[in-house]
Amino acid sequence: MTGIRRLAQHLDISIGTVSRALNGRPDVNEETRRKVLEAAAELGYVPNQSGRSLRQGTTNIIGFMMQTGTEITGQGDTFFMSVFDGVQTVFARHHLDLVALLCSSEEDPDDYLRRVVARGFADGLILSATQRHDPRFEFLAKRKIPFVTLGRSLTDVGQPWLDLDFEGMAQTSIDRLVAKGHRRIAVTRPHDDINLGHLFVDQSARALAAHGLTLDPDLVFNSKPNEAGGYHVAQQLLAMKDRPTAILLVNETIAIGFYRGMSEAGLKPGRDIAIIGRQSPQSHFLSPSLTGFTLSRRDLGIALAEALLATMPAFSHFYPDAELRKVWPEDLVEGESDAFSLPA
Amino acid sequence: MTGIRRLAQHLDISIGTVSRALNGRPDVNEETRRKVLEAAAELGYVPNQSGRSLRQGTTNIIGFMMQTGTEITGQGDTFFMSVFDGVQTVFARHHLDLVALLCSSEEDPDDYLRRVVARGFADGLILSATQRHDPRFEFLAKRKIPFVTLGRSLTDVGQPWLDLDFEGMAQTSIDRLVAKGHRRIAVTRPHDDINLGHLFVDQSARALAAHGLTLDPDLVFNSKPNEAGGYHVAQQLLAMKDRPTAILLVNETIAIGFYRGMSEAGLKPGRDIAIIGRQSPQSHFLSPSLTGFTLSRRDLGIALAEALLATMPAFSHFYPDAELRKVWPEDLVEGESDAFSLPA
DNA sequence: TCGGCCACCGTAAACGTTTACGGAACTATG
DNA sequence: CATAGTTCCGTAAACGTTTACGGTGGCCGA
Repeated sequence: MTGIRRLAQHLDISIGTVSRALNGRPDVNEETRRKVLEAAAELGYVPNQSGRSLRQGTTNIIGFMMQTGTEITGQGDTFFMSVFDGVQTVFARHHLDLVALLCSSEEDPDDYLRRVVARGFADGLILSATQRHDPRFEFLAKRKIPFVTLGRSLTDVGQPWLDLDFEGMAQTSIDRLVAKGHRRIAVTRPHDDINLGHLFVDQSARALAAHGLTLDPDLVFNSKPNEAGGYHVAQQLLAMKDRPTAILLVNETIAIGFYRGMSEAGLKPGRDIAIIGRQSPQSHFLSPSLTGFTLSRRDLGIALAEALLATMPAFSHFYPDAELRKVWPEDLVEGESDAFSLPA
Repeated sequence: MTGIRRLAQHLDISIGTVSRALNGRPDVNEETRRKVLEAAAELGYVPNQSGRSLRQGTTNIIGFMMQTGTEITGQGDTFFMSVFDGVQTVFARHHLDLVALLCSSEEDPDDYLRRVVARGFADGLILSATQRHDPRFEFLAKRKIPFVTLGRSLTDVGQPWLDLDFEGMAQTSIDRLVAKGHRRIAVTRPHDDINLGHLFVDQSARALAAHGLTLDPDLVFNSKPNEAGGYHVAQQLLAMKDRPTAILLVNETIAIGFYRGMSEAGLKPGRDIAIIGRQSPQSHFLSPSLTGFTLSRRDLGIALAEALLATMPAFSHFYPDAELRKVWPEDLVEGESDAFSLPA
């Protein structure tokens, strides 16, 4: 005798009543409910998830899909860990288990997702590293699996998304640098088809245009989002005969490599080249200090979780006015890396 | 009509036979098996995991438990991601799904594990951030849940473990520094009860003793395993009146903060203080280059997976001679951070 | 011809839940 | 008192698998 049946026998009650009592159904006497909960605690009863899943076709699991290769996510910093932390706190309130689905760099993300879905693994999904055109969106929409994405995409199936304000960052950065007299400004973008690269570069071009300037195609650098990528960009950039006077770094970690590349060439950020990047725990240990954008990763995670739950029928009533689509604001922390101005 | 029943009806065969055919049982005609597999592929049939789990009490999931707080795991680098990658490749061969269980920094790891186990979440577990005395071991052993740990512990319930060679690193480092004339050598250790700290510090003391030296308790620094921790250690160390001439850094990321702390004080690694640490993708961008230990994280992950499977009855025959307990060797990469020698 | 063995397959019972349905006891209403 | 309504509870059928068990037919040897 196991599980709920044992509990029922111990109480001399039917298993149906026990189940109703545990699940908070209204049609059970409060006195019996108390007894059931008490006995459950005493016997250490915990419902079998397989049985429950089988019956109601739901797993109580939410998956957060990330890529393990540093190539894509730039996990040289703790960005995703912090976001995950925020997501977790929300789901914990609803007894939903959050797991990280780490797609190996060797495996195709689409295939990986297909496997996960086929297994009926999760009730909902959080996707990151969204591409400009992302087949995963349509796949999930077709299967009617609730999901939310960290990052926009041209593919739009009506799902909620949250995203960093790459366009705002580009705009602010360009305005700031132009005001200091810079004319030749370089930008970086991820080496693959991650959507944020397009947003960032396109807006940079528009912002420059508003000042009567153009974005030189030679000054758009594809960079892997890690230290090595930044180092490589520095090498390319410093070898140019008509070197730019400023650069925007779209990712947290590449600044570290870029600094290294400059110092090896005897150059100093904020004196020889102006740099605007993104803050991270690591970047605090750069010298000269990095001028860069920052945001609360944990709050972002919380908002992600709420947006997802808002689209799941069983939970939507908890979050009637969750923000389903939001560009997350960023603050600029002024450092020394873009300190100098150019003579007029 | 859904699932296996639909498949059976489509083939005009009983569901029992279909199940046997799919699961590779011997008592089914090869011709019918072929037909079944064919039809399954055609109809896109994939077995329902809940049904299967309910019946055989197994989930086909392996959980890799990590802590999300940078406090413990020092996730400023990609160490765990790389290990995870290695683990994943092994499990994929057996159609086991690997998920990362990220315990929030707010939650007690023991409680978290209890929840995971109570839910019957996984068939096996991989534990990291093992403590000197780790209650999780006994808990899992009592429940007879197969697990393997990345890291030793004084708590020993017979489970397999793999670990980095902290004692070897301490020994090698001390010998190397003493040979260069250093007498006052500092060491770092995690700020909490992670076991590796004890292994590292104790062996450092023994190695020093072999040279007729003693480890000054004032030179043992507790450090959070991240950049800020390293920075803090530097501040403390540099403020001492009888400053050490060398230091061992047990973690990958703290070197970055330590370098920063030194440079702010106008000091240079490898000239004013000798440093031996651990290599990571980030540390390649330190200047002067870091002398440190390195290992193949991916291979470590592979070995972890094999050790776990070797203890699971259903898979053990695949890995008859897996290494169940192993101290993983590390290579020393010579850099400039411990370049100088002291006058005799 | 008959008994025994083997290869293959169908039947049905489990696994642990949830929940639709109906019934019993009680209360309120006329 | 009869009736309707309410509150609570028990019964049993699902959910989709796996697998023990038994049965059927064919083959072989005596």
